[in-house]
Amino acid sequence: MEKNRHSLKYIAKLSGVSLSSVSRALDPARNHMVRPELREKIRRCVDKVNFSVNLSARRLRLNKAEAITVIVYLDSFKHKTFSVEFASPSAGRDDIQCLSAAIKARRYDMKLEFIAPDQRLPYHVFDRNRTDGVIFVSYYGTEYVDYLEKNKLPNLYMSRYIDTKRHDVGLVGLNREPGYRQAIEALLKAGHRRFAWFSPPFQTSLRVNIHIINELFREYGVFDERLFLPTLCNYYDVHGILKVRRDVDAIFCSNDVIADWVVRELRRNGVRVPGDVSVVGYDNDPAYHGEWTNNVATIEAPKALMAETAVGELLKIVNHENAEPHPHILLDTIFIPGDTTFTQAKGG
Amino acid sequence: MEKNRHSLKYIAKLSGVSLSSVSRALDPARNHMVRPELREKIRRCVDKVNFSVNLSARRLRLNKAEAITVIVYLDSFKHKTFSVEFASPSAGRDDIQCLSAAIKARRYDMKLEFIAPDQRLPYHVFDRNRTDGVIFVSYYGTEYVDYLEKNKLPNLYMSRYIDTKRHDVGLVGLNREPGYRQAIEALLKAGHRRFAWFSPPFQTSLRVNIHIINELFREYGVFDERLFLPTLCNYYDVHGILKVRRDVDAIFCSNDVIADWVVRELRRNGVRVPGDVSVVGYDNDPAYHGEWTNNVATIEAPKALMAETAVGELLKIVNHENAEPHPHILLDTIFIPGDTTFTQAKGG
DNA sequence: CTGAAAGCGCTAACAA
DNA sequence: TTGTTAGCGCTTTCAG
Repeated sequence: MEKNRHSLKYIAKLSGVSLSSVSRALDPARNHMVRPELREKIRRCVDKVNFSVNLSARRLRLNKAEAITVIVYLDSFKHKTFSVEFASPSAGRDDIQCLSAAIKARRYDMKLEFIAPDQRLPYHVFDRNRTDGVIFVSYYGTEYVDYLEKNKLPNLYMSRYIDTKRHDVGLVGLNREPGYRQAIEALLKAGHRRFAWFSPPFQTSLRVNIHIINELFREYGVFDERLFLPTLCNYYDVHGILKVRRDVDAIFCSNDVIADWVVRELRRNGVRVPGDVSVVGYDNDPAYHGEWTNNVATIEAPKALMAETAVGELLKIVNHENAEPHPHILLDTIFIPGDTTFTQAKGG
Repeated sequence: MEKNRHSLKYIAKLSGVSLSSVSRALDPARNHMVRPELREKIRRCVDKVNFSVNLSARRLRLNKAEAITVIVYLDSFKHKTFSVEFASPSAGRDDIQCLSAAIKARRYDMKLEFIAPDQRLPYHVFDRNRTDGVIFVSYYGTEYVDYLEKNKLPNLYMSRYIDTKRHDVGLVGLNREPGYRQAIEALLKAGHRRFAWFSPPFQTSLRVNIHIINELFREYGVFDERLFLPTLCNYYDVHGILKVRRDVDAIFCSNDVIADWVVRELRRNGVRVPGDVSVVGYDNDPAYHGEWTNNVATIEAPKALMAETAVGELLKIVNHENAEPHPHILLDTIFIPGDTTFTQAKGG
């Protein structure tokens, strides 16, 4: 008797109703079928014994895994042209964390798979009774897609850096332009005229940002070839550039890490930030915001929203609520003013 | 018919044996009960249709979740005395990845829970039918332990930084001394005599290393108060110290990030590494080893082994194979020579 | 060593 | 709106 505390049957007995009423009362999708008073009574019994449904039984019955597989690509940070001091300290955990939260909110499990550049996943990972769908994170390869499509396993790519033009796969990506546009307009309004761009040399992930900034700078008439510098390989390059250049009043950096270095270097050289120069980063990296940080202004990539969107879209496909098996969704970036610009938030 | 491809029943029919023989043949723990030829026949059918057992059904039947909950503490990197440039680029993902691999190897699921400093987890996370045990990662609090013990949910702390003296909880930790000892002996053998220690100021996680190094330096007669510097707050401190000090021939750093900075600063100042000075880090951080890196010598914390040990010990408790509900296991660190010392590997 | 059958806890179809 | 019941796929007796 006591061993069966944790079952619908036990709760049913406890509250004097039938097993199925309890089942209905506990499922948000079906609890409207139960009279409110009854629901309340059941709820009390459930709380009393701290009951929660047996997911294995539920999933067996529903023939659903209620699990989403998240495949994380193990980028090794080891690029000739990208020193580790420019790598975000939150990189790699942020996405996992946001996806974990989004998946949990849907009452699904997250199955995490890490995959190294040269490694192949075993196919049982994609077994229909182990997972309902797959989200690829910061991964650009398509070697699994054919298999997934053949087995009708819903899948989606989610990345802040993926090429937004690709339509061969489902995609939740980022439209970087709005945030940059807001930032440029805000800085112009604040009187800035000499705009610089700092980033490491071309990389897949950066090409898009560089391209966008290039076009926007030209559109707003602030492009200056001498100040457009996608050449920073490491800290010493930042140091060198800032020692030399004085003819700048607004610096855009390709991420918050670089922006923070720039701010610190400028201040050490007696340049006031934002008094003399404004600095804007990219990513809204938690490590550079809040107490004991420089609170750099930044362009936010809405990571939590991206994760929620990716999970939502995937589950739409899973539950056949979606006509479009390959959604193509781009979320807008937003300019987040910080303590390194004089500008005001422009809403959004 | 075709819809039931993926069941023991189907495989049984396919291979002309009974359902239970298939069940036995597929479970490594029970397949000795099946005649080898039969096993082989079954295996072929299984492979042909890419069958894998329905875990929900298995788990329902076994009344086990076959899941381990991993609770990751969200340390925010935001300490007055610890700049982000000293944070490991792999931090936070390494442990998750190793645990994921170790758990997967046991055919369990990993349930990941992130927990912020001020946040409390809902108790259904610890429900017996959702998880078989809990591993706390880099977490020192004990607010859940009472609840877990009361509900007889096996749990364990795993951390490279946890106080190895605490016996109030199960623990898989690190015995840092062996690696340091190996390193010191190797450097002494190579003729070094003036040993320095570089680290950020006292933090819980560093106190132990500082203490150990202090004692070992004294034991080996290489302690010099002027070279013992647990005062590095950021890159500029490294820069400043190295500009001034010339009377050093071996530098121990509290992690690989700092070691890498030290190596780069020394070389920029014309000091040869390891020619004039040897540098040793700590953590065997993948970001600082291999191609395009400085390949710093380091003290390895055996992360994969720690994860495997933690999972193994936890499952021993889960499966009642263990008399000791609170294991206390410390794994040895190992000195890994790199390109920043002249020493030889000492095996292990 | 192999097979038949019970039953884990749940949801949904059906009956009331 | 509520209750009864079949059966999801599996493991484990128990019988042969």
